Amino acid sequence: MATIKDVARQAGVSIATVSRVLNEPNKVRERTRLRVEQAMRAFSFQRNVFATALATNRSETIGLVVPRLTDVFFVPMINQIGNAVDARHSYLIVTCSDYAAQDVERCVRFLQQRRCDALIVFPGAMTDTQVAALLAENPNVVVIHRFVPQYASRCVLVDNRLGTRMATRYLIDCGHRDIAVITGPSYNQENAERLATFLETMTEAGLPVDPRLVAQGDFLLESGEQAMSALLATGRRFSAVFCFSDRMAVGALSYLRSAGVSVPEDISLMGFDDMDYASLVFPRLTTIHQDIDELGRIAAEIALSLAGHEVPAPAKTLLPPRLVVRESVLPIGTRGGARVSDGREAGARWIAPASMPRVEGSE
Amino acid sequence: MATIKDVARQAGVSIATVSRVLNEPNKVRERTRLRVEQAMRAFSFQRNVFATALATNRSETIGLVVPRLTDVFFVPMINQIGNAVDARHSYLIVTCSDYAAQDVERCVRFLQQRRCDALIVFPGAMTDTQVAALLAENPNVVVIHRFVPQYASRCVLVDNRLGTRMATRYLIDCGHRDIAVITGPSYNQENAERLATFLETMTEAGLPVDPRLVAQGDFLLESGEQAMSALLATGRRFSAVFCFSDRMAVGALSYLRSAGVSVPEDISLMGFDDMDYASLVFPRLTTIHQDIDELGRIAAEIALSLAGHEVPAPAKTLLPPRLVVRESVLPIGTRGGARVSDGREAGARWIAPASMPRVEGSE
DNA sequence: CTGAAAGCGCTAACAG
DNA sequence: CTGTTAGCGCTTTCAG
Repeated sequence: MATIKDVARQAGVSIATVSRVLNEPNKVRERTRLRVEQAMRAFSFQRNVFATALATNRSETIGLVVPRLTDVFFVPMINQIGNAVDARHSYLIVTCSDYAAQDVERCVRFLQQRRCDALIVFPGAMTDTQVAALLAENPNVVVIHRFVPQYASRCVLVDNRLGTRMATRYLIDCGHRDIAVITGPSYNQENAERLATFLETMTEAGLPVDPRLVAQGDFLLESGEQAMSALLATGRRFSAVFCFSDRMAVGALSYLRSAGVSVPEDISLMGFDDMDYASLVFPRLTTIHQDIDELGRIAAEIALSLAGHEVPAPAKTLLPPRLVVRESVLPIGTRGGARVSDGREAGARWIAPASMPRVEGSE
Repeated sequence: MATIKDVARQAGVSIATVSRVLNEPNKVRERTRLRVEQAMRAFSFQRNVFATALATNRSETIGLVVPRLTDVFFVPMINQIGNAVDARHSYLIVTCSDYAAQDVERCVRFLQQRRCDALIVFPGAMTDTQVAALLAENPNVVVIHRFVPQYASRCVLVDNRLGTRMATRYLIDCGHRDIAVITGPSYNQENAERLATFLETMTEAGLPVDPRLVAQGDFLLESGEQAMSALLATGRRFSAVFCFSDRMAVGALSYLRSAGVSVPEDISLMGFDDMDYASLVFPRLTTIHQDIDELGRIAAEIALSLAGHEVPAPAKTLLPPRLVVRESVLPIGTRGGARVSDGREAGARWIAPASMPRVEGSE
């Protein structure tokens, strides 16, 4: 592969001149520039990025850490960040870390080692304290889906509490009083916020939550099936289930279908996230929409500005969620026939069958 | 950030020795090695990858080119490749190219510029000739989902023709005779193969295909809705539709639902790909499974061996597809009532409604 | 087993 | 406007 030396010789100039036409072409006389460019073409010259990075100690690269690549949740975000970075002629390196704090930290190290100009990290299971430390030690890091007051300008997230409140209120406003919930994993901070806000909102409405109606999942589809099975097994009646992720809602839906319980006639189902497939399943999922694209765009802008690019400051870093009403939640008493749930036979009817059918193809 | 110079001074050795403990630790006396390692820890030394790459002209990096990041089709593959590359202590850089040949080529250039040790590329809309040229010019490239005889060992793909044949035969064996098809975009080579094989298989079975029953889509969901609408609008009767992608099948399904046509009772639907959501929709999709994970794994192995790693040679690079029978295809005559399609009223009944409802949330 | 020294390809003062 | 030159941090002979 040709180097600037070859090009310089060919064009009859010094390597400094070649470097100039590469970096500040207007500082070189047009005639020589043309000559150099022609020589470059002749050799189909490609600048060695490692040499450049070594000399400048910059890489024109933004690093991204996500815990899971197969998660449909991250994909649109990655895409959005990629576009934004691309538009500034920078490059994106994506690493996939898993959820544990040390895995995330390993990825951060890896990216810093590659001299990324800035990093965007999704902190997985890191505690708030760990995230704060991360932000303190790495001034070029922006964090997604977590809020650390001291570094507010480097945190971008959607308003998790507000979203939870909207969903809960909607269920209550639809007349539901016995609302079950399928949560995410306990180590997850967002999940903790959601659960707290859910309980809070219920309490405000004078609706105490029966502990039997709180089932834990891990945000993934299969855990939704299992949790729903557990919920039915308690025998405690409920008319609606609030799932803290669409994936778990789909799992729950699948379980209910196999158990002969119809949604939303027998049980209403509320999701969270508004993934692509929320509108593909039947019935289509009523859920909380999070503007993941916007999230990615804003995170990328902050990162690019940290990297020294001239980028307009983002208007806000706390995005509003949106309630998307589709078909999986029904106001209570709306169902066609006489079988408006009175809760008596419910416990008996919703016993889980002995063998729980699995949905194939799920993660 | 500390350099080997700092470490060397601290440990009282030369930089060459430090370099050795980094690369061939067994060639240095244990005592000095220990001293050096301690110095490294003291500075929390991180080797500068750019300097290394510049000196060695290797990057320990595998590059990947996919046309679209948001496509659920590529995600598991990326993940799989990432794991394989990781296991060999190499790194993966993913670029997203779009489908046009020149976009793919731009990405290849980008990655070669980063001195990737090997590349895995999904050639999008490139012609077979272009792919052949790509393979000829870049001996470190492996290609996914395309076959070039001269470079067979660098092509990994699932048997597209066989998959198509299996799907078509299954529909025929179920008694369907009037089978419509929703194809992918015409520039796509795989699509061309599928269409040819479909027609071939039909002809072999003595079932001529009415041109009105061939509708073109682009593999994405919305095109499935549109194509299905077009199909119904022809007035030509058919009992089954073979969609060349699951996404289009889901789109078709959604359209049929809104048009009051039930699947599979009125029309059977066959997909292709077996995406995650094939088993999430209702009815669950009967489709052709492609082992994308395996595809990714094998591609990664070939790439790694091209990159000079010791990797077991993959057993085969042409993977077998698998027919997954679920619920969206029904043997003809199986439906409950008397309304076994006789084709008379069909044309009238399946007229598309004036306003075509859209599925939200799709790309 | 260890050190000296010459690069790898490019950038960035500094002179001219 | 252009050329000279000294690095950037690491690898890799070649001596010792």
